[in-house]
Amino acid sequence: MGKAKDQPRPQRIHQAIATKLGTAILAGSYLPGDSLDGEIEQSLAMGVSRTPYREAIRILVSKGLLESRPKAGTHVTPRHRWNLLDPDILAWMFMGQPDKHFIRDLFELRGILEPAAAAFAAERRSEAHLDTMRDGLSGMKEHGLASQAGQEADRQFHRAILEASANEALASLSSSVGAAVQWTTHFKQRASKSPRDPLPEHVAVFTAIADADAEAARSAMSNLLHLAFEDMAEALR
Amino acid sequence: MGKAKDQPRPQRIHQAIATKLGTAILAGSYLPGDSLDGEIEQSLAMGVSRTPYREAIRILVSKGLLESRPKAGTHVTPRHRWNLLDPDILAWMFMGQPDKHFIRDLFELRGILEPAAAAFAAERRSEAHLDTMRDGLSGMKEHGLASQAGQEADRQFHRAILEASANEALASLSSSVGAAVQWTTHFKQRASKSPRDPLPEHVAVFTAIADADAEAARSAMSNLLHLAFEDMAEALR
DNA sequence: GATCTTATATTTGTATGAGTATATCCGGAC
DNA sequence: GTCCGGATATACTCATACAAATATAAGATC
Repeated sequence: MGKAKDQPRPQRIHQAIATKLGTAILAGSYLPGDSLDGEIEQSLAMGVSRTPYREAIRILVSKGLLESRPKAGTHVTPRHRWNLLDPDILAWMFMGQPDKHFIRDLFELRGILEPAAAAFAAERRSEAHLDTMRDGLSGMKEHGLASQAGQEADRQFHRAILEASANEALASLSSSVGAAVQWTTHFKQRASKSPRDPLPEHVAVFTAIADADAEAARSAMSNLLHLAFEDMAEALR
Repeated sequence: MGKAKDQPRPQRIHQAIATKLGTAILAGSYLPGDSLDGEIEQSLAMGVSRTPYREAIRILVSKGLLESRPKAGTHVTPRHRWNLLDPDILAWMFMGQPDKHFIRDLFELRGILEPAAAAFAAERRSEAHLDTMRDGLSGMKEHGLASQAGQEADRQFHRAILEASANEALASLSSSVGAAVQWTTHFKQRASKSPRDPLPEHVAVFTAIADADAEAARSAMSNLLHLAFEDMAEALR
């Protein structure tokens, strides 16, 4: 058990095309209102049959990126209809050059959600949640934030807090928050060779939650985010 | 212009099936881990071809409800992987008997998001946003919250605030918040014949935003939500 | 001349059947 | 008991044909 079996499952065609088109749209290669040409041409151009191409289109439609009607064709929808917090969409965004404004927005959202989540977590967390947080912290300490493993541990810590808030609506935002966390460390690493160690703030949050002190947890998390934002700020402007 | 042409576009088969299966899953007719039987049987049983059935499955997979692999079949995923804030999923939930716990969670999320959004809106709103809010308020006053039109006006008011926060990540949660608003009034109407008029609180929020007073907007919104929660509370337990 | 109605052409949507690829399952070898 | 390998069920892809719907343009009506 615990064997990290990362067999890279062969990507299905429909998934591959959805990813390809999704990243292109989010990168701005297609603008809202633009029209993709017909299924037959597109699928032929990509060397696949219409079946998986159409399935890819359905995926993008279901995430609000496209709309398609007979005779009218398939068009990119206005940006305000995109499900920007959908996990796939965030992942696709992360593949390209992310939009600075949106990262700021996402970070602002973190600033709203996570302190509140930490407060709830302090009141509602179980022992299992605390264990997961501990695992995350030790992972961060062991691997450091320069490594993949360390960043994953960081996300695990934040995810555990959202789950410990015992609120499904909050918890389902964990992947969105995770994406924000990822970008944060990304920019932080890029901005400085020897970035400040963020472990102390994280430990402070954990301690407050373990002590079941809601207000302490809230302000500790606010502090963590404030520091993280400062680390990231210069890269963002 | 302004002609409300609501030609009810004929529902496509794939969309109909996605809705059917989606509502069934959210209603608990299929439990996590359950396996749908094969494409051929299912599509035959529904009297449609495999093409739209498969497209429906793709939609549900893209929202995290299902996963499918050759030989293994198509299974309902564990609930924590569902994109619960996806607009379609919320709509599907609303079609059945909503889960009381989740409504509480959603309302709690509103309590976190909307005061913060109101504060941002007070600092960043444009004249156009204020106009939209005014429209919403007058719509609520004119039609009352018992009518469809009045409830739509209510949602419009709250949506305008999220949009005025000038934060795309927040704005993309407007449909989720809208669903919570909808449920709120739903339960409130059900609980009492002559429910309290919520207009004063709404006006107070609007005034604070129009005055560009962020802290006043935040507390006015908190107050609004507190009152709304009280109205709804008994129906929820 | 403007507006409603009617064709028509284009594009997506659905049907069907064959064939491929992949993961699970099971049996056998070590 | 563990590991390897083939049989098998299942989703996945392909190809083609047909149906439905709708934007556009042509025509009829006022």
